[in-house]
Amino acid sequence: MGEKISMSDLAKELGISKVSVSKALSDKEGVSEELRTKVKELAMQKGYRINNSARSLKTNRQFNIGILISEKFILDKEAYYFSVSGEIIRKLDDYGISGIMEIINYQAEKNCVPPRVYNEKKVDGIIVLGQLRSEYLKMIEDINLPVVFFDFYVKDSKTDSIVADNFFSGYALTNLLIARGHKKIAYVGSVMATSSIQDRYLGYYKSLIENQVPLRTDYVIEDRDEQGRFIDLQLPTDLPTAFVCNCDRVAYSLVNELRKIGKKIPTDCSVVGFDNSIFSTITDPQITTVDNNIDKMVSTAVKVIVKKIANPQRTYDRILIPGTIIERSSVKTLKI
Amino acid sequence: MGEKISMSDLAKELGISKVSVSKALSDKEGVSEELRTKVKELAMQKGYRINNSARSLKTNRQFNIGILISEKFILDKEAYYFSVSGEIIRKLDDYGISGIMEIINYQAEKNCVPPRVYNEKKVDGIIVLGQLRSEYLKMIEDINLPVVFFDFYVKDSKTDSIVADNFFSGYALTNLLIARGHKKIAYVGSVMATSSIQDRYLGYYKSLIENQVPLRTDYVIEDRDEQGRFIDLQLPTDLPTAFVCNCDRVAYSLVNELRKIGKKIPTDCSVVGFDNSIFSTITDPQITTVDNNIDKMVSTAVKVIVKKIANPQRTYDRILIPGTIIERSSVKTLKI
DNA sequence: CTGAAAGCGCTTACAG
DNA sequence: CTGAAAGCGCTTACAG
Repeated sequence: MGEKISMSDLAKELGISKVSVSKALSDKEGVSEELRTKVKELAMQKGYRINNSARSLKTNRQFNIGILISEKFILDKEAYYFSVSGEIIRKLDDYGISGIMEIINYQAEKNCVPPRVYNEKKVDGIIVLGQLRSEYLKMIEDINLPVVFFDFYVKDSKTDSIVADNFFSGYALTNLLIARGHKKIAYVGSVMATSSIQDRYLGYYKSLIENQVPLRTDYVIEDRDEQGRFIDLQLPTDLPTAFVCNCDRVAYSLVNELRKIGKKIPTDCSVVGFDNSIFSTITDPQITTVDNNIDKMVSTAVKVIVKKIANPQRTYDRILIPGTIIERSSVKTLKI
Repeated sequence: MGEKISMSDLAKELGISKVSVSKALSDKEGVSEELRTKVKELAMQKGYRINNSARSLKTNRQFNIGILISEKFILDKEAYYFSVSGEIIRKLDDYGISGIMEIINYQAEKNCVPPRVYNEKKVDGIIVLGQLRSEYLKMIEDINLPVVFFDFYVKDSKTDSIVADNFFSGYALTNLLIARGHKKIAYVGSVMATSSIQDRYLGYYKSLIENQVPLRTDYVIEDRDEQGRFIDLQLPTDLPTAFVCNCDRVAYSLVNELRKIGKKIPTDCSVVGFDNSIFSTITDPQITTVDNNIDKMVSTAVKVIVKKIANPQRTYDRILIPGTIIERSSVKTLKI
């Protein structure tokens, strides 16, 4: 297994030209089906492997896609974007494409250093997993490569993005609390940190407006600092009966905080989150949350990047993927 | 940014040959330092990017490494090997190498289908993350590419592997329980499933022998089936006072099982695990476990594969990375 | 349907 | 130190 064998070698052995071998193997027209079969059989038998570099040099196609993740999103070993990138890689495989993951560290992000996959022309396109600094994103957009943003979008940008329908999910989730009789509802999340947090918040606010519940500033609770690192939660003195947390991880922290001050879930406080991540099931009781339909998001993102590589002009704008509320046992129905 | 610009273009602009440009940019000797600086400056200014395909075609070096993961290890969104591959990718970057992760699905593993990264000559070497079927591994070993096994090893194989010192850690962890007065100690894990589970078990057994505690067959509890999927745990009727679980995930399940039958941790039963994963900290009380020093394992694996690419003959055998016991609150001291 | 020729953008001896 | 020449293994017009 594994001796060096080229198209020329196959051609020589069959007494034909390497042009025919190339056409046969890449399923291009210009060879008889009979010859094609013969070539493919010999290739198989000899263990021929195409040289991707040689192919790329001619075609300018790498059959690789770059997956960019900011270091700040993978501080946890269980980081959400790790599994997302796994799903992306799996999906890309259906198209004969490999995924090259690249982690953008603080320095590179701050100094807008282009990723290696771009610097060395290793990829045909880029999927950006999660929001990075706007200067960095601007640099990425200036690159003459198809780019898709995943799980966030940027104002005024013409880059296509695939996002969960955070606004609507936030709205639906808050509606659920209100339908259960809650009025004193807080939102936990730093509204300026990411577009997801912000849109979930605005959905929450929409629900309040529609139900004529006034927005209280002390009921919007910061959960992270400017670097995106989680901070201690400051609970309002007038305790809400329900909390909409911008993610399950924070819902988990909140539940622990509430426990510390002797509150029971959902008896004293109801808590809901987003993401349907492990953090929503390891608490007792398990937390009502929103599943973002990652599978759908991933397959859409992959479809879009593949199409953009084939046709770089085409744009898709912002594609919204609807979420699904997963009801569990962290919400109490208040008698009205 | 991003117009096509080649070494020839740079050469023309400077009135020199592309040979000199190549030497200057790749830090090879054969150009004056003065010229080298001039070339590098122009390259920077023009936004020159090397064409990795062209370089590869000549040098047979891809500056890519394949990271292979079996589908069966990434069933969870929080799968351990996702973060490991993230760490590997990060480390490879220090050497100017990109990591191409490839997920081996059941079919491919069963039918021993070589990975795309090999079929298309995209990588200079391969790191296999976690044990696959022996037939598949045999196929991988037959490939004429440097290979490193990560987190497992294969009997009689000459492939280098990086493994946690599971045997010793299992021994040390069981010693700890015995030092705390325990004698009725069970092991939870399917001993035939992976080399890690087996070696941890044997360390456990060594400790029993040394302390003259008889091994009880009803105290060795299966935790997964032949496909590696977790199964329900069958607790022995004569309940042990302590359990050595082959991983934190199973320790977590066990704690839940014990709770269901009304047992308190550590009052009624002590539980210890391996891996220092999220599952060891989300339980209450937190579980005493072994940290495998993943960082050390990863940096070693990367160092080894890089060296093997430079010198394919050299072998490193099995490299053991010692673990560290993390004591938490899941072990009770019995009065003796 | 088949293939000779050119060329993608580098690097590597080799000669000066 | 510098560069002309050859060649890595493909694919793409183009001609027959």
